[in-house]
Amino acid sequence: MKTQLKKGTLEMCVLALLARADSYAYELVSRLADCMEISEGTIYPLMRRLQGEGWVSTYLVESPSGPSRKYYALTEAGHDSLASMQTEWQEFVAEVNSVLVPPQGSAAGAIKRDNPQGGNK
Amino acid sequence: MKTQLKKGTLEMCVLALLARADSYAYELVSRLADCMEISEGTIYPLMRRLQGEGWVSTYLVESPSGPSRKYYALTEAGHDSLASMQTEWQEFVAEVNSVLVPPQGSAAGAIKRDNPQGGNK
DNA sequence: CAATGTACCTTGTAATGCAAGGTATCTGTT
DNA sequence: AACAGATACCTTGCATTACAAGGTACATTG
Repeated sequence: MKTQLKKGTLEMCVLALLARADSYAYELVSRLADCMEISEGTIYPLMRRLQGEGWVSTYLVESPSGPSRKYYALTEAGHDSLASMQTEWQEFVAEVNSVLVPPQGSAAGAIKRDNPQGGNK
Repeated sequence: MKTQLKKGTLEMCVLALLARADSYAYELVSRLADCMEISEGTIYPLMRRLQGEGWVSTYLVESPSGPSRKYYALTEAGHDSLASMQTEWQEFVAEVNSVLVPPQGSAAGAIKRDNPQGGNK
């Protein structure tokens, strides 16, 4: 189920990380691994999408020990989109939470079970 | 983007609504419309999935003015799954929020922008 | 009868995760 | 030199789950 939860959030998370510091894709994978995971098969098409939207720009930097690194930087439009996405996310979370049942402890006497007629199919 | 955010949450939201009161599918659509939307094309395959998992049971009730209604009730396993999903959801929300940048007002001086080398591709 | 509302349902499509496969560049070892 | 390992990039096929659109069936009303 976690995979489905992630859908719709990873673009925003990547933009948020880039708002803190420019990164190359491979590094983003490890930076995100601290709290949630994104696979390499996901990050590259995702970065291509973000670039296609004009939310990130890129530049190449020689690596100290390996192939060059393609860094991504947030554009002004990227900042705007991130802010917009975060607002949408917070609203979405509030919506979902308004549907959920309170935790077990406090729900014992508060939940009203109702059914139009007893019995099963 | 909202559509993608919903993925992974609708099953849980439906289970949560059923925890409050049994419902038929068409009614669930309108009950959920209060805070988020789920289309009819979604609800029926979703209910079939929940039933396949043994999380809901069904029974038929004559409608006062129309075709019969197929009510869904949460099973014990459904209750357990709902609790488990809600825990996962809360953890997921915390994970995402830990990645996001604070709101604009307080972030003005706290965000440290870092890039390994200036310039664009 | 037709129109409308209710209730059920399926199907094709779009989008976005993941796993697995691949290429290229550097460093170290044999 | 060749090879192995790490780094960094990338693509492709697949699975999953939303949505829109299409459809059927039942009751009521005009």
